[in-house]
Amino acid sequence: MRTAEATVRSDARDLDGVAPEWMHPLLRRLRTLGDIPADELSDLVANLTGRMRYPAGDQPLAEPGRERPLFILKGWAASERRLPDGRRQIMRLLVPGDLIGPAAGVGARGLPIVALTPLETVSAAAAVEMALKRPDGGVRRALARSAWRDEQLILDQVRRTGRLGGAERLADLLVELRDRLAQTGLGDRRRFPLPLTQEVLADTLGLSVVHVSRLKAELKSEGLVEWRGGLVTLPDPERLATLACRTARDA
Amino acid sequence: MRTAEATVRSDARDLDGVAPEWMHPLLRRLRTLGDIPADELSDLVANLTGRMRYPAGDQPLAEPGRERPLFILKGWAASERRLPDGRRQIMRLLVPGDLIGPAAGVGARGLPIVALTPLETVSAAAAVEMALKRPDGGVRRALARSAWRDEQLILDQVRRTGRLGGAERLADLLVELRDRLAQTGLGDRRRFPLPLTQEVLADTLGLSVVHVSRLKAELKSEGLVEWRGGLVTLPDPERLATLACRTARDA
DNA sequence: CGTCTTATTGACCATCCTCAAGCGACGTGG
DNA sequence: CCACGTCGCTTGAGGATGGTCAATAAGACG
Repeated sequence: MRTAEATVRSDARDLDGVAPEWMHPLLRRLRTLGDIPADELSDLVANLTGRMRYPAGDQPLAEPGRERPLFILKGWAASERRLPDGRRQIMRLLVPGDLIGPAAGVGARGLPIVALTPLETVSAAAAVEMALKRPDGGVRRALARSAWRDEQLILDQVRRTGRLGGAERLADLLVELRDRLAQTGLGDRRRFPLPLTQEVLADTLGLSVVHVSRLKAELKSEGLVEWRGGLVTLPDPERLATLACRTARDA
Repeated sequence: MRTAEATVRSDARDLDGVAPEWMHPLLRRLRTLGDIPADELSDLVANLTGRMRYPAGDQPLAEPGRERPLFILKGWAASERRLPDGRRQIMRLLVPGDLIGPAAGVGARGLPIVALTPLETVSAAAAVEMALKRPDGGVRRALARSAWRDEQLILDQVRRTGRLGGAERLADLLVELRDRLAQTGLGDRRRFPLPLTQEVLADTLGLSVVHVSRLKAELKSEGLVEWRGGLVTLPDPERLATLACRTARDA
C-alpha cells in the first residue's frame, strides 16, 4: 500500500514538472478518472498536439473539421439548443478537461457547442487512438469513465430543471461545478472560478436572468455562497448540498 | 429501386407471418431502426428467448440478474430518480421495443426502472451478441441507432423541463410518444395508446398532477387532442407540433 | 470619459402549486 | 346484489414561485 501510494504521488510530481503547464488541468482530470500508469501518461503527453484558440462566442465544433474530438484546456463552453422563438436551453456546461465532439458523451456532441469565454483546446485524437490500441489501458478507462460521468451530468440536469425549485437548482449547479473543477485542480472543496454571465446561468437552469439575480442574492444573504468577481466561495458546503437535495456525502 | 423496395416489403410480410405475434412490435422497431437483412432477422427471431413478465410497480432491473439487457415486448416502464423528500423525476418513458439495461442508452441504465403497467420482456442477449459478431450487420446498426435515439430523447427531456411552459411540455411529450409508438406499429400519425396515470405524466413533465389535469383539459378544449380511455387522438398534428415548439416536419 | 454589456431593483402579472372537496370507476367483502 | 373502500381524475380557491418590463447602477473597455 505505502509503496503504491508513494509511486503515484511521485509520478504526479514528475509529470507536473515535465509536462508543459497548459496540460496540467487536463492531465489532472484524466488521472482522476483513470489512474493512468506513468508510461501511458508520458506517451500521451508526447502526443498531445493540435492546440487551437477560439474567441468567446465562437462555435468550435461548427467548423469544417467538426468530426475531430477536442479536449478543453482552458476556458468554458456550453452545448446548447435553441427554440424557434429564440429561447435557449444549455444542455451542459463544459469546463477544462472536458471532451467534446464525436467521442464525447451525451450533451457534448451532435449539438452546437459555443465558447462562453475565450477557449483553448487540443485535439483528443491521440487519446482516442490510445484507447483503441489498449482496450485495458488507463486512457481507455479514463475516457469510458468520462462518458459515464457525462451521462450522469445530463440526468442531473433533468433532475434540476424538472423537480427542483429555483434556489435548489442554483445550489445544485454550484455543487456540481465545484466538484468538476476540483477534479482539474482549478478549485477545491470551498472555492472555484465561475466566469459565467447570469444569462448563461439562467439558460442552464431554465430560469430568467432576473430571477437568477434574485436567487444569487438570496443564497448570499443566507451565508451559503460568496461571489466576488468570478470567484465563488462556499462557506458551508454541507448546508448547500442539503439545500440542493443531495445526499450528505455530496457535500 | 423498385426491386429493393419490393424485397423489403416481402421480407416484412414473411416475418410478420412467421414470427410469433409477441415479437411484432419489437421486430418492427428494429427494422425501422436498422434495415436488417432477412437472414439476420430470422436468425434473431430464432434466438429470442428468456421471456419474463412483471406486474405493474415491479422493478425489473432491481433483480439479482440485473446485468442482463432486456427488450420490452409489451407494456410501459420508466427510469426514474427520487429526491430525499419523496419527489420523483421520471427521466424517460419506456415503450415496447425499447432496450433497457447495460447495453441501453442514457436514461435506461444505471437508474431504477419501474414497470408502469404489467410488463412483458425478452432477453436482449441474443441481439447484443449478434451485434458483436457482425460489426457491420443490421442488428448492430439498429442497436447503435437506438442508443443514439436514446440520447436525443434525454436531451429533449432537458429541453422540455428547462425551457417549455406547461402546455408546450405536454404537447411535446404527446408528439414524442406518438412517434415512438408509430415505430412499433402500435399507433399511427394521429392515434396511439397511452396507458399512463396523470401522476406519471406529471413526474415526467416536472409538473403537479393537478396542473396536468388542467393542461389536458386545455388541449382538449382547443381541439388539439382527444383522450378517451387510454387512447389518444391528435386531430391536428401540425398545430400540436407547432405548440410544442417543434419544427414543421415533426408534425 | 463615453459606450456597451451585465447586474440589480421595483412593480405587476402569469404560471404553477397546494390544499381540499367531490366524483366516478372499479374491486372487494358482506 | 349492494355497501364501501380505494384510486384516479377533476374542480375551486388561495398562495407561492417565477416571468416581464422598465429604470437604474455598476463594471469593462476602448
